[in-house]
Amino acid sequence: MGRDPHRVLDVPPAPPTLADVAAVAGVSRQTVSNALNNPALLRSDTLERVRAAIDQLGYSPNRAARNLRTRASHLIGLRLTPFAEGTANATMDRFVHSLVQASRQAGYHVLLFDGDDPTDPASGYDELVRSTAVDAFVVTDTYRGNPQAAYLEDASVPFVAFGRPWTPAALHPWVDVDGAAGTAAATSHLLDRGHERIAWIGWRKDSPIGEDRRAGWSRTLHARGLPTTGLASRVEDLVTSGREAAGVLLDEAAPTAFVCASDTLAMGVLHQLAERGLRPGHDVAVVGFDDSPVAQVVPGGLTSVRQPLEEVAVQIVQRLGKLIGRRERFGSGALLTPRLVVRGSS
Amino acid sequence: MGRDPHRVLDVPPAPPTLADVAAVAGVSRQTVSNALNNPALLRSDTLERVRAAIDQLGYSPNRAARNLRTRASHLIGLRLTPFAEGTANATMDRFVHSLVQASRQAGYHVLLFDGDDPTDPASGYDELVRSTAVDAFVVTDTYRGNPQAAYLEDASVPFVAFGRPWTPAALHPWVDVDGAAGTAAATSHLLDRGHERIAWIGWRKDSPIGEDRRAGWSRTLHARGLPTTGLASRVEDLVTSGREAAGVLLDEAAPTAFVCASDTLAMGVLHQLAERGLRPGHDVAVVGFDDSPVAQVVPGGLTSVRQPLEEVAVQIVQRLGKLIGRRERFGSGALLTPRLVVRGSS
DNA sequence: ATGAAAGCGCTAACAA
DNA sequence: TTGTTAGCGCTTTCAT
Repeated sequence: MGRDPHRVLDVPPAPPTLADVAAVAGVSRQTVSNALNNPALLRSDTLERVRAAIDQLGYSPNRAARNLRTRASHLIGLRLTPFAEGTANATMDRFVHSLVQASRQAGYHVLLFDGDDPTDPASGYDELVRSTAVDAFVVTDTYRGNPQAAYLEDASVPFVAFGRPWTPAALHPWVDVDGAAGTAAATSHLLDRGHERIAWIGWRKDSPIGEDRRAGWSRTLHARGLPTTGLASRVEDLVTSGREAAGVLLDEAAPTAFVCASDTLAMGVLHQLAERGLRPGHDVAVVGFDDSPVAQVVPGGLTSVRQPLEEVAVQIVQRLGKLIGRRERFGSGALLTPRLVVRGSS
Repeated sequence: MGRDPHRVLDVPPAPPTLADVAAVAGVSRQTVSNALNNPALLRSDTLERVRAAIDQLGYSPNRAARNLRTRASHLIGLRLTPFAEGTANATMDRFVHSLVQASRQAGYHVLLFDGDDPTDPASGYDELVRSTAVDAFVVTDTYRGNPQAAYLEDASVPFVAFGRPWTPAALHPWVDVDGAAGTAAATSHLLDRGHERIAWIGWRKDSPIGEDRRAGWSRTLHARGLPTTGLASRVEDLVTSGREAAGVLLDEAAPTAFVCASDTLAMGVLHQLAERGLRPGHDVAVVGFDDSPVAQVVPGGLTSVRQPLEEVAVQIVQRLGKLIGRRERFGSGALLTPRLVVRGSS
């Protein structure tokens, strides 16, 4: 099996410590520490010797000890939002991937958690903060006017929001995607294709994200002197809601195209079209939002607005670095522009 | 703003320590420690006093210190597999959610990482092991005959695999889903619907998972004395591959139904049917695997085999607990049964 | 440029 | 039942 014979006793070998390395290199523990954290301080031949010893022993500094001493964990906390079945469900997965990657490059790992009590903003965060388990958080659902951000700001816990602040008074750093620019691009694209009656299916008014995305649609139509009245619908983010809304709009306003606040709603429109024997992209155009796997693999393809989540993650980690390193209390915002991915539905 | 006036100087308050609690409760530090870890040792009134002090100060034990002392991190490492665009992409996201939840209930958090070098099995794992950053790993892609598991077993690092061992000699604990049972259920379902020529679209022969799933299909057909010859295809896990395979099979073998190794391939079949004006569920039946969001929201709905990922996570965490707590080197396996979710495509 | 001493906050072992 | 002592492995003074 190629198993190291020294391990046959099932006693997991204690990993080498700084002292072990020091002994091998013939220097003091402190010099090894400096070789790791302040290599400039060492004479080059000493540094060389220490590095050889480190390689030879396969030494990595013990995290717990380093964390205790430096009061930092090099961990970034991310609370998972509940998994929603029956939706296109796109953003979180891609974002998590992007964040893990961006974090690694900055020397951080991502600690995932969830709240046992979703109604309590502090749930989950609380214990991690008090036990100094993470250096900072990424908060992803600020758009709900959510109390997490308020709680964290109040507790002086470093965090960066994915999403614009819910109130002008909030001063934390944030990164967000310009939803209005996305739906504006979608609407322009449809106008270019010759559509003039373009409907909107979005979320209820209490969703700032929904209102942002809707604004791009209405703004673009108004700029061309085209009507929006009677062409908009606000519903829950469910396939059936999108389906029903599309049905009502088709009956009452005869749109030739739909722009939707999510791929989930857009799939609802596709359902409605299928029921009526209308062909997406030929009889009626449809654009979704998020470029979910669903949009990518549905027959014909669903045109969709794709958020630059990789870039979002990079910018978030940048801000995290400033917050943690220089102990800055406040930070800047960044609004990134999404991109329209055109497929068969338009 | 409701901000605590004591914090206006921007000096984040140092969290209370064991000593602080001890002082407030009028006991020694050790007694506080016992109140936390061995409450049975304390007289009930002392315990009461200590708990009151803990609540009053909002104390949580410092993780780094506890980790250093106990040589445990209460962290479970999970390496993210690269995000595959253009596929149904279902399992990982749901599994991560389930694992986070199951872990929390066992007092663990999930640390996410990715390898900077995907070709190196140790990449990412290596440093986490040596720095004792995690107590154990969950390895998710053992089916590739993957070297991670071999590396970890060789290094005596505790881990549980989601997936059966790649070799009989492997003795690590594992949890897996009985893919053959899933495709057998799918095939039986199609037989019940009156289909007799049922085709298979799966992965290349070097994928044990693919072969497992394929076995359920062929076994079920053979049991009914029905043919499989010329009805099977092995391709890449891509929508276009599924589409092409379905085209060839329809032309050459005239199946009335398809069972697929993934929702991605099943979507490919739906593409092919759409191109030919065939209606899924009426003219030709299709069953996918994974019950991805795509299967749930595609117009008409895609019948699919759903893995019990919540249960997988629970069982994995159970085994993790044994491994970590009692330092057992080896563990048991568990094979869970998936469930067929019937939708419009069949 | 290198080394010695101290201590981060906690818990295991032992003493009282 | 409670308190005392020691030390986990590291980095931050400070001295050399």
